[in-house]
Amino acid sequence: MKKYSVSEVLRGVAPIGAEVTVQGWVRTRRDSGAGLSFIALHDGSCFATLQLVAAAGLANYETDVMKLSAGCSVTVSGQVVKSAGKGQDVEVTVSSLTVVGWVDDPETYPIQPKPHTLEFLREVAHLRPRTNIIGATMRVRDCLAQAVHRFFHENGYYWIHTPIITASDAEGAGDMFRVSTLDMANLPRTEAGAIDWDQDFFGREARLTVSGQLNVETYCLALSKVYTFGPTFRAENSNTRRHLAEFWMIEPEIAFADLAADAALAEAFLKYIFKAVLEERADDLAFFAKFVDKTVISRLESFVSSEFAVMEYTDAIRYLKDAKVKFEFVPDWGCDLQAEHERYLTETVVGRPVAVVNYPKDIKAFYMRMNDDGRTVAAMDILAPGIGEIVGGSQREERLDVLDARIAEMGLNRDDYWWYRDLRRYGTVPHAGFGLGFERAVMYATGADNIRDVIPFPRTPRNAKF
RNA sequence: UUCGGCAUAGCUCAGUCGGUAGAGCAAGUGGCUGUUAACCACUGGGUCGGGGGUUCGAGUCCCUCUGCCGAAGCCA
Repeated sequence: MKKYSVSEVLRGVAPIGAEVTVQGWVRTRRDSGAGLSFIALHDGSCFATLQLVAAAGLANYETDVMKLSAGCSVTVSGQVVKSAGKGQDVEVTVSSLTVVGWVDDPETYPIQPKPHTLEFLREVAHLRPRTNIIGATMRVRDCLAQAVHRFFHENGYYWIHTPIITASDAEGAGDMFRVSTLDMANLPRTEAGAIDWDQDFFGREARLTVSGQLNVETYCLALSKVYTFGPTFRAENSNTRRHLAEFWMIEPEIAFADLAADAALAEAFLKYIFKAVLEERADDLAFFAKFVDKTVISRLESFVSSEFAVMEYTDAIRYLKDAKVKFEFVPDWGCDLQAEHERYLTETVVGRPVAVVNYPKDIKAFYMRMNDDGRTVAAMDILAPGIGEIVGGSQREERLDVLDARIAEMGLNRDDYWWYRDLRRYGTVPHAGFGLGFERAVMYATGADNIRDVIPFPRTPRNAKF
């Protein structure tokens, strides 16, 4: 008997009357009257469960079927039939049921057929994928990840695997995790008493990357259209619902391009991946809309159908100063936009996603391209209703003399950037790119309000248990 | 890291004025002729996060530690 997924049976891939085998985990069992049990089976292939109808005539009805509890794994063969009950179109009349794995001590099985708090589910991260909400989230996460690669592939971009381990001091953004094979209880010392990194694995200090951007720029200046999509690490002791110590980042980089091209790319990209979720994961989105965030579907539909606005930072500050509402932080030219400012701009001023461009140079990174006014750089943040900043990007400084001046101005060590500077010495071109925290996108698409619930195994300060 | 909140049954929670522990769900047993996170009845289930203190007596008050959550900072 051919095996089908729950999704295939429900979608009619196995037609009415077909004999099928399905395998999965029991979510609930209901017994009705003398001699009929209804089993809700899930296998992760879609949101819905498949109803199995087991009659008392089965040889192992009393010994097995009547003992099934949530979480038991089973292999079931039977016939696909039109359901005699309400609530589902098709179901499977069981001809044989084999218990593959029992749940010992059902009372302590953490995943009960009832709502759990997300905080509790984080404590059982190894079992939470069996819940509706985590299963749905991870299907959406996969859908987004596949769409990311599909978008770039269809548009001629190459996926560059930038390194996880880096010996570069130049990445800048935040505290880094150290990578070392030295014996920490007995560190080798130089004559001067410092730790002798020359004896470490790489012969120098090494850390986990906080961004693939600088590395991917090198491939951009050869393959023209490239992107990275991989894990990044921040050792910041930040404990918020929006931060992880290990998260995935998407960073495209385009050659012969300016900030406008960068913004256009971000718009096409974001619309593409969210459209994919709307088209491919309607079942999971319906669940989120019902139980997590009522606006999630309309928000995504509005996002993919609206034309993004573009707004100068200087104008944004003026809008904020003229705003009738009172902000906790007073907006002022030269200050970074606070979350409350970003929400106001995108939700109240323009009412759709907006790219805010050309920020003061003093609040942005050294590699961002200096504008002709000498006081702003070609940076952009894309703000979206309901979330605020979703993408940050910039045109990169391609002029060696200007780059060197910026490095000096910010007190950085020019020698640390020798290979980055080489890109400006040998065939430099204008180029631009942006970064998107992948989990932020998953949060936006699912309505989740804690980032720990959109990654399989969250890594946060004092938490790496699983 | 700073500020605030929380910690009681497998889960979600109640517990009044300090007087010796409760409910719903889950689990177990039985019932019900097609159920929809079924329904009905009964049963079992607790070192009240750890440590210390006040008190005749602490789930309850105080101190401390740990963990979790939220906001801020930082950022993606």
